Amino acid sequence: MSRQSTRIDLEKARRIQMFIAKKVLEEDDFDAPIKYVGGVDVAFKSKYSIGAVVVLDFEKLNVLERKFYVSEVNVPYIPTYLAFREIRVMVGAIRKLSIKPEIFLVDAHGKCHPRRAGEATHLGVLLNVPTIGVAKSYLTGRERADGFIVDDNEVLGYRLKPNVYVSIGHKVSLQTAIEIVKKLTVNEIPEPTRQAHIYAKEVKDKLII
DNA sequence: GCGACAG
DNA sequence: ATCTTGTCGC
Repeated sequence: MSRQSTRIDLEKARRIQMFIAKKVLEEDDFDAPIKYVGGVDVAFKSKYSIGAVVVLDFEKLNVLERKFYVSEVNVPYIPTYLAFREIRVMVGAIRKLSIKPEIFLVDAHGKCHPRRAGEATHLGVLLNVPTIGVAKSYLTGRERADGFIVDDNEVLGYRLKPNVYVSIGHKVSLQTAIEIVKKLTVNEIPEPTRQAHIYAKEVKDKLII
């Protein structure tokens, strides 16, 4: 017997996200000054997902280490439940790192999520590491004239550029997260996630399936 | 019921 | 995200 997708229990997944959201620490809790920063992304090829993580020197922005982890995926993409499809390979790749970054930038929203538990937050709470969500498009909330994304009188994130949405993941304040992302930006997309994306595609293209 | 919807 | 050819521009 075969199945293309294992449908997840959305009710259960929603409860997990609500639990994750309660665990989030919205204050800076990492060693400063930051020396190493991680970037995380995921690519797909046929029925496999490739988690990729890179570690950059926070000041020089050069890549110091790169790791990947491949796994079969059966979970479909369902808006607001992205983490249940991608987080496994993200964790797999991060566990292979020898350098431990003070903080990670994740290619997805964090708190800027209907239940305040986007993938960046999910990953941070799960691994108990500081994370920042860096998404490339809109998911939820209303954009104020000053660029902040709000919902129910709560600030969820900030639109730094047309295609760069910043929100906290875990163990960092939004203000600090924005400062960090700005400092890591030389191109349109901040270096950590940009490099992670490049590496994910590199691995994907070399992958023989 | 309708529209919106990260990667 | 992935599938894809040619095409525009620095």
